[in-house]
Amino acid sequence: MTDTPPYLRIADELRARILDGGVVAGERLPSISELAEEFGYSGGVAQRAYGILIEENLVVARPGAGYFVQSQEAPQVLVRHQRVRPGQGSPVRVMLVEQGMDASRRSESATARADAVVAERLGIAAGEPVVHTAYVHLADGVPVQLTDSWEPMAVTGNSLIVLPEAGPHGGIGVADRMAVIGIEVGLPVERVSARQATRQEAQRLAVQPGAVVLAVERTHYDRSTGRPVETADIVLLGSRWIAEYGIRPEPGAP
Amino acid sequence: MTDTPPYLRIADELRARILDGGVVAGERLPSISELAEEFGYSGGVAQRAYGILIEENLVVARPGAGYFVQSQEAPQVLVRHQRVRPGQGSPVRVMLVEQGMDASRRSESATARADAVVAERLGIAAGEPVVHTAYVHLADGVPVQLTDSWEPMAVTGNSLIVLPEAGPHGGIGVADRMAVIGIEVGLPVERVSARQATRQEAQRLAVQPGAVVLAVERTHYDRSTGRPVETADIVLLGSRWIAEYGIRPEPGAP
DNA sequence: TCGAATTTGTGCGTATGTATC
DNA sequence: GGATACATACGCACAAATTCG
Repeated sequence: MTDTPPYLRIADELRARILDGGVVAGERLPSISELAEEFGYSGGVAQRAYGILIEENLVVARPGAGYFVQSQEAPQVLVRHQRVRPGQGSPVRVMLVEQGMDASRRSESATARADAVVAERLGIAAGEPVVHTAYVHLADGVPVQLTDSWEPMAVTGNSLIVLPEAGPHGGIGVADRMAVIGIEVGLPVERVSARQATRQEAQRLAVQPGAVVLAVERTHYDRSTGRPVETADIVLLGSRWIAEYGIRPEPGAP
Repeated sequence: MTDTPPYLRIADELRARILDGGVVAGERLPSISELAEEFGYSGGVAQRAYGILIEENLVVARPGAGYFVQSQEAPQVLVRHQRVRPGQGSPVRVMLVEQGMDASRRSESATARADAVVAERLGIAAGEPVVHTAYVHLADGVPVQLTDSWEPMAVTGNSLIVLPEAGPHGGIGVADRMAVIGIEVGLPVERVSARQATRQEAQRLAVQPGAVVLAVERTHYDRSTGRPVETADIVLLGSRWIAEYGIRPEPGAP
């Protein structure tokens, strides 16, 4: 009955050593051949055991060097439904600055024609011109979030804010930029899903393909007309981020 | 250069057959031994190819029967920040009923002592008594959502609503039940993360371990005191559900 | 600078167990 | 109950990366 296979027993053994603090973060773990000899199985068994711990984010492998205990940083909470005060920028930025980290981003804008999916989300016809901006948000130089944003040129085309990151009003966030051209946007509608990173996303985030990500589909609406004015795909590493929605009531609040 | 390994070539071949519509949803695909013979490799190769297509949700395996083309249902949007009208029940239930599906659930309640995590979320001391309820939500008999809910007995202990699913006020949802004892709760705070299903969760959801899930940590607060009155862990299958937050402004709204 | 030893990564095969028809 | 089909575990061979003398 209770014949747990060797590779699971080895994984359990190693997990216990790590969680009990027997081995510290960054420390090297036994090599495949050492484990194989210690337990009396072939290398494949030990390797599969390590595979489990890697999936659990407890261990990181460095080819040619060995297996090492992964430093366990608790996932950070990203408050998404807080009204952003003017000039603060995006939720990630707010959070990173709070944590005393260096927040920066790379971006690239280009005009394009809306594909079927984006057109549907923006309430326009497929093929209509949009401005597409691709962001990589960095924390202390490490990529932590991907954002792909689309804005219909029918909304921003004749204004100074056509390009999100350029001009006198560059880089101040969707709400503030829209305010410049007299459009008031409310809190965005966000659709959150969980999936595995695509090959491209994994590369841009510098993680292994197949890593679990939180994918957020965000849309800002013009508050008075109800028309969509911006939509974005946001990709966050699942093991590092938690998205928070809703506001905890204050004791004395109405 | 372009020596893609056999198991990938076979997967590509099968994927093409499926996406081109050569095989219809529900139809049976070649068995492992058939593929092995057709391509001239051992069974393991064909099996690994199928493993890829299963991860992509294109194929489903039925032991003893064969591999079948999975019907592609688009993930459903679960609106979570809509104020639930009294008597409607949980967001999943609302959604399933809208879709004309049969919504049911199994539940099991028990008193327990709060562990450190739950205590932290409920703002009580670890070890204090709570009522723990484990739900499995079913759509047409298929499990679609797991919910583990905890309520401090300090809040509900002396009332008729101690057990969420029993008594005169059983099964009507957190907000309505709390209203019975004079507690008004606002919209819950929800923390959303993406990860892989644990072994237990995979079993309860009847999916393969390692499936990607959306994990929601929900907490209801007493609106007047700000005190947590209920917290829950909600697990949804990532490939089937999208959680929506925020409300799209109406054209004529203030 | 180079090369040998060590270490991880990948692909594939085989034996055995279990579910279905 | 036998045949067929999928699931799991393990082992081996070779490639790629790293380390170190």
